[in-house]
Amino acid sequence: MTFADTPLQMLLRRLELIVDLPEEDRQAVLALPHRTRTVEASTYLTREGDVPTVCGVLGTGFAYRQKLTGDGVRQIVALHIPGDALDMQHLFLDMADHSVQMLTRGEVAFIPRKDLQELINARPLVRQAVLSSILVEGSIFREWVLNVGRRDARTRLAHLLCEFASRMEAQGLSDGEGFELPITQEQLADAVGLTPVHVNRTLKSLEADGLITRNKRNIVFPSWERMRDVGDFNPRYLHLDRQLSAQVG
Amino acid sequence: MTFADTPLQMLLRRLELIVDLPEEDRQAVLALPHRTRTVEASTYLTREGDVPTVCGVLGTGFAYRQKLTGDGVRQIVALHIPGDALDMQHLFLDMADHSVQMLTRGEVAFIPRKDLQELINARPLVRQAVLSSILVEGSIFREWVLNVGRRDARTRLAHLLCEFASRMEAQGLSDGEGFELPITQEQLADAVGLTPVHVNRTLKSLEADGLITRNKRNIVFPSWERMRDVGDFNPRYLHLDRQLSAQVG
DNA sequence: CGCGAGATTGAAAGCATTCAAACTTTGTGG
DNA sequence: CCACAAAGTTTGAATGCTTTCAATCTCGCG
Repeated sequence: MTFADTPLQMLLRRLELIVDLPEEDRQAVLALPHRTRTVEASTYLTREGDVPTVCGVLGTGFAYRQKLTGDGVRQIVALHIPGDALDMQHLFLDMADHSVQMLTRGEVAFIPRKDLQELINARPLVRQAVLSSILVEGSIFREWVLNVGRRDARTRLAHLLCEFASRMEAQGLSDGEGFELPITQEQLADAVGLTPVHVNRTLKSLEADGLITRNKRNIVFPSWERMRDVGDFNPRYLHLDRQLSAQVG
Repeated sequence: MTFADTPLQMLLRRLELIVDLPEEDRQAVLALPHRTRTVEASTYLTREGDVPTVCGVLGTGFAYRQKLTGDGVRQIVALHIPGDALDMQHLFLDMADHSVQMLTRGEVAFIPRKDLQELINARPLVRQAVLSSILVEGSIFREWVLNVGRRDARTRLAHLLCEFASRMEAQGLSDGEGFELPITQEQLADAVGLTPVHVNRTLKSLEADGLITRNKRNIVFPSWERMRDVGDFNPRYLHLDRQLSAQVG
């Protein structure tokens, strides 16, 4: 289905979830200079301290962003799915404040930052779409602060799973029959601010309660409603509904 | 000193920390339609679920953003100081995903969102400055995820204090002799994801170790270096250095 | 078949929370 | 200007969620 699309097509699809673009803008997005590469799992796309020159767009596969404390403890601060722009924050900031790394093998299109800047300068609707997606990402960060700061382990994990499922579905990457979470329990632990051991126990507990079914890295929610409740999940912060009024001001 | 400035002047000062603006752009920022109000402590500027029509800019006083879990537990996700724009995320998102509330009494300029949109559409340099400040805010959120997710109580609190002090200083609101943190310990707890009781104990411990001096809500760091170390604080994520290369692409 | 990464489990320890109560400061009205 | 109420701070003791440490198990792969 979607896997035949190029990264730029995936990006375009994402932008059009936000704003309807006229044909001319669509073409301009697809015409962005770029080179596409297949990168292996755990490849670094950006390292903290780098001076960014390109913005990556994920066509297939998964990636994450991470930060480290001074003594090397890791916190994953974002998970990325196909269609996500990986470096919008580097559009106008001159030093990477965190690292971006591939979770799985995948295809990434690298767009020179200058070309992306020019595109959003030249095309107001594309700009609005890109800006909106940056703002949505900010909203997701805020929810993560809440998740990590104020929810217990079970709720926290369930919330992360709900968010992942919702985003996959919104991007058309889920058949509604569950999804694959291609992540180790250790990485999952780093994403929710827990230890791998406790993530393991919590996952088993969710499974024992019939809230999730696991098969390898594949997760199924027998009842989305129950998961939503257990995970205290309200998708509002994902802003998945179209931003209609924004288009008229 | 700075307290004679209007909110728009404070905003302009902030933007010019990021990008040098030509006189024309400066005038355009100052000419933004707005109304300025003095609002009392704990006044809501935005409530989660609101449809935003204005963007607030803090001229004096302090504010914060908060989210609630389903059972009403609060997490403060951002602290705002004079000069901060409070609602940039509402520029293109049509429903508030969190609340914004005054921490102290203060002056706020409310700018119709439409006028702000027009300004950034019309003026590339202002746009770059606003966009950069949005991206910096995103960077701060990531650091908060790390802070709340991976640092113990003492480090976490010290980190928050360091961040606050740094931002105040960058905006020219600190004399280098310490600063006022006009926040209750309960609010502080909600900002770092701890309980008020534990915040109290941790603060006392920092004080006992000579890392901070407290007098009412006034905080002094006897040694900035020691605080920086204890708080695992590296200001890189604040992107306080000028974004020079961004200006040339 | 054996290695190695990742998952799982058990037991002990610890950091932070919870519950309660006392104390201090601030603001207000008499 | 003092008294009182309300808000905020401080302290103690018990509890508990999560971590830590260690060991075992499982599965994909060379």
